Amino acid sequence: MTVHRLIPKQASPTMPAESEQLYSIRTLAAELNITARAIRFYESKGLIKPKRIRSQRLFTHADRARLMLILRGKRLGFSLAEVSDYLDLYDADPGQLEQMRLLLALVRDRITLLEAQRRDIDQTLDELKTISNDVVAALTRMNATARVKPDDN
Amino acid sequence: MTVHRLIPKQASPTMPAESEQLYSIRTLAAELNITARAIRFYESKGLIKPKRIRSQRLFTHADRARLMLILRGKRLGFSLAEVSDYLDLYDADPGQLEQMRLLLALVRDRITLLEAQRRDIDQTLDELKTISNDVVAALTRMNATARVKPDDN
DNA sequence: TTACTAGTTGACCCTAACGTCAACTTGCCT
DNA sequence: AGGCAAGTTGACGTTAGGGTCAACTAGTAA
Repeated sequence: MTVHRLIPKQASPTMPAESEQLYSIRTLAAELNITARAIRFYESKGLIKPKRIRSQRLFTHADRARLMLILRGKRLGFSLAEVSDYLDLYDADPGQLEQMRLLLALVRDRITLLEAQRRDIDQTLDELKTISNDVVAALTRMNATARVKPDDN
Repeated sequence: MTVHRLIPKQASPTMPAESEQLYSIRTLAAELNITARAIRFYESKGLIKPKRIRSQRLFTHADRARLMLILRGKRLGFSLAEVSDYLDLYDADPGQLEQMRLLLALVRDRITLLEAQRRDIDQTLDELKTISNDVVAALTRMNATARVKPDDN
């Protein structure tokens, strides 16, 4: 159906230019380096809710941004369920007082967790750089025929 | 069999005190907050190779340290296979030149990867702290009966 | 009209990382 | 001798996160 033909790419005069860009599933998948299947899977899990036009998904900027958050969450080792909770933090309804308190607690938990993870990373980086330095030292000590560059770690 | 009875806890006069501490599988599991099953699983995957005494596993300091590396790797979102590669970096034989070059490349890749992950985390932390601040602001604005502490993020 | 290209929903398949028995051995305690 | 606690292997189950068809629909191009 080639969605981008049905939907004009240029801005309509009545809408702000920002909300114009719509993506087909393949396009978006390609842009984000994932498969269409993955996107459908995330939708089936309720992580995104793209618009439909006659059964076909249409992705907006917001959907794209949300997907990027999902992918970052995954890169950080979170499960989709955790990412889902995380996304809820973003669009929590600021209506109820109790809900806000809960939200705050969740956000703070998550912050604590990520800070711990950051420490893990820093520690690992230190170790790896030590190894790297040792290896470089060993290599130069071998003063082999081909040279290694002992520049950056 | 209660291993810690078979093996005396106090230092033998012939051995350095460092290598004395031996752990049974349950003990170690409890200490590391994982299950014995997990440890056996890691062994089955070749990530650790504890000594055996009549079919029973005995874990040394080194095994324990290795396990901690495994767990940290997992916390950082690496698969066991990746962690396995990672562990190889630690005890790579510094004999062959080509092996060393390879090792160096691997280490550098891993460093690049972790630095990217660190940036992901920092960005996420920024966002979460923004949310946190917004929520705190909203809560104080509501000047509810119960007070929230807008101290740390 | 025919053919092609994108898209859709199921259904089933697959790997990783363990959990959960089950059946069996072994040392320790009484 | 009997029983418990802790260990072992092996088999099977489970959940997450998709991959891989299969069968079908709907525009579009020739």
